[in-house]
Amino acid sequence: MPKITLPDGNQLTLADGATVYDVAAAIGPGLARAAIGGAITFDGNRQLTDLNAPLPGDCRIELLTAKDDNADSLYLLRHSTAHVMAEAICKLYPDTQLAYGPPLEDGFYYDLHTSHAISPPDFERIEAEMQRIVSEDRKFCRYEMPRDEAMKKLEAEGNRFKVDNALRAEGGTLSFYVTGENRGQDWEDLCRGPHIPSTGVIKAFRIKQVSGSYYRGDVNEQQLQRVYGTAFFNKKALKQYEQQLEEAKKRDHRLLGQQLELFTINPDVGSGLVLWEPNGAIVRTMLENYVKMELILRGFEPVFTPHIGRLDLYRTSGHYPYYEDSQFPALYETDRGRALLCLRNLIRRAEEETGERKAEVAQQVKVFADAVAQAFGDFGGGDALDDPAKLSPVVEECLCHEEGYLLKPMNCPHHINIYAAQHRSYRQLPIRLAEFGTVYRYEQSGELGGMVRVRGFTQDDAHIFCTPDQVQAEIASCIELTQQVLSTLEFKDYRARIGLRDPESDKYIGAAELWEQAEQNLRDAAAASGLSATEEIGEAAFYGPKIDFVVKDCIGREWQLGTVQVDYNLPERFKITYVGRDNREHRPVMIHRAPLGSMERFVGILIEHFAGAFPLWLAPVQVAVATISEKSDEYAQEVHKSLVGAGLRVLLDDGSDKIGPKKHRLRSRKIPYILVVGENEAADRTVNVNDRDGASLGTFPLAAFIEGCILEIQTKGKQRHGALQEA
RNA sequence: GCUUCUGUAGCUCAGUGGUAGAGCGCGUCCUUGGUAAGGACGAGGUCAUGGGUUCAAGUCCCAUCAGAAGCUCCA
Repeated sequence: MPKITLPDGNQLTLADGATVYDVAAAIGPGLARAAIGGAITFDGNRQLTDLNAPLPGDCRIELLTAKDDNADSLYLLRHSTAHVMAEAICKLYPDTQLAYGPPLEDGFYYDLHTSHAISPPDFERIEAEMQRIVSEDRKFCRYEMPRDEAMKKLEAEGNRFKVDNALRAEGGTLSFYVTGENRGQDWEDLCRGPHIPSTGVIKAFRIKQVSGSYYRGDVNEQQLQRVYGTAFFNKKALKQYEQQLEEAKKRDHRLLGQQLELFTINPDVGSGLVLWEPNGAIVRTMLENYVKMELILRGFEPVFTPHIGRLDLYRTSGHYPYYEDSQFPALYETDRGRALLCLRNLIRRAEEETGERKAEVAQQVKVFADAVAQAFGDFGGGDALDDPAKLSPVVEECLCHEEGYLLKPMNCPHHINIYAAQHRSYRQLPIRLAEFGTVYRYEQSGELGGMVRVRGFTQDDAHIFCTPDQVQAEIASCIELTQQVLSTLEFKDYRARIGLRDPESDKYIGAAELWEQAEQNLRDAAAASGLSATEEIGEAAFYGPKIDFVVKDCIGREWQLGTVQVDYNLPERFKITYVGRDNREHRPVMIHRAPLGSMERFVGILIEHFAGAFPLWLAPVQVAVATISEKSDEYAQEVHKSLVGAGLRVLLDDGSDKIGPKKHRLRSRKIPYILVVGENEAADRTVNVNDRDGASLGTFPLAAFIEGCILEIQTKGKQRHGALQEA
């Protein structure tokens, strides 16, 4: 006789074999009709279950009903809708093989393989088929099978994805869900559940998009089609969701960047290379000035370094070997170096090719290698010339000795050399070197996007060189700075992530003990700062763990902005030292940090954050003066001159439009204050102040308005002139 | 890089194999005005680029470049 505890603390005792439904029925017939599933907490584990799932014993139960504001209910609904969509697609495209279809935060997807390339015009057909299944109001029926029997069944069906899924599933039995009561006839899917009671519960759904995805996230695996959709318990909620998406898109920094003339990207210059227009440049300059001031207050020293560096520098740091493919190609100094690089690339192609092509390219390698040896001197190819696989290490080895330059992908090696330029004593530490350093990375073409993922960007970078004792305090100070900057810019909705190394992976350099030390440094500093952060394996940099500050863009994608990274490895690689109190040489610890991350990404996110309506201190144009008619031109020019004289960024609109359209246009440029100036204002030496939302803030003496602006700018919006405050 | 989609005036977008379109913006002139759009006229195009099919291509096919969504990657 299971004893049930409800969320309100009330308890029920039901007969053995009772289900979640029986709990609902025991409470009332209304709830019994409305319930679609349950969340059972048993043995300390909370689990969502089907409505007809038997109770495991004494437990706590939350009943789930068809409500669009309950994440668990939506989870069930969307998981089930994924099944309905899968059935529809299987019917329309009979060679479909399903792989994996989970619910998401705002919908669901199903990964599948079919010979038909599903594209948006197909959505309507699929949705119509789904609607048919929903109208039939078929029950979701679960059945279980012993593992052996189930595996045989799946293997007979010939879907390797489902066989894979089953192999990874735990437990002695596997469960299937039939969409309908006629097992063997109605459509079914291997699934651990749970589901809603029947398809009729789905009141609103939409297929959103389709795209490619690699099976199990592996680039070398088969590429599947991923169909995204969403579902709700009523049509209104779906409509509201779609309207929200539309609204969010209006905040997109690519759209606003163009409308507000903040930045542009032109393929003639290069994709992923941002051209800052004057308006964007003002926002960036103001941000940089602000951060520079904060850095000086915290004991950072500005430095400058060039945009390129010797290849050897990046061989030492490890960046060149690790990230060669995502860097702009190295600038080898000699023809021999360039030739060897071509040869190396040709060898790689030969290794990738298959079949007849492979032999063909191997022959080209041989001819080319011969030519290189004759033209630029023997490189030791010898009898390896016939076999690309044997030639490969020889050429790689030769290339390692060829010198050249690299567009810098990171600032740290340059800063390390500034540190190393002097003999350092422990008395000088910490040394904090800061630079708005521009770096170049050849990001994959499919990754590029607006300002947030680009190939050339400027980091608000700094490197702290300190003793092991100082590490924690320095990290804490970096966290504090990042939080301070985010708070000044009114970011409240961000999360922190501690990125740890993945012990399984071989991409990380250095000794495990140093990694553990560094990871512990970060945890301790985060704890001391009161920063709540999630730990994520595999998110570390190759040289050290880090804390990243992550925010979402207008369509919910997460982007890393600020970062704090602890690094015991690069000091080791560059063999930098300081003399300790004991008069011996010691290895300093490095902290890499950037509170904004990159100016490009940060400003991109900032545009979306403010929807282009920047606070006064950042706004490209802070005040617009608009005349009623030519009669007040002279006074308007006086006003303009006074504002400019007070250091404000001002635009004078004395065009021939009427004040209505004039104001409309200035508002659409998101200028914080629009001053309307006519004959009345000229007579009183006042300005009529309007904000960019269209509200009239009243008429003020010019001097009072200027004073208010200056206060607002100096305090970065924390304080405003009393009269302007009301808005 | 991969899958799918997209590329027409400064911007947003129509365009059925048969002479290149609209709205907004821009320019000139008229209108001298009070808070979301006064009027007239005008300028703007190698239909992303390069091939192909066709009597004929913005439209169909291929390639390249660029953009979008997702996957993968992100020092």
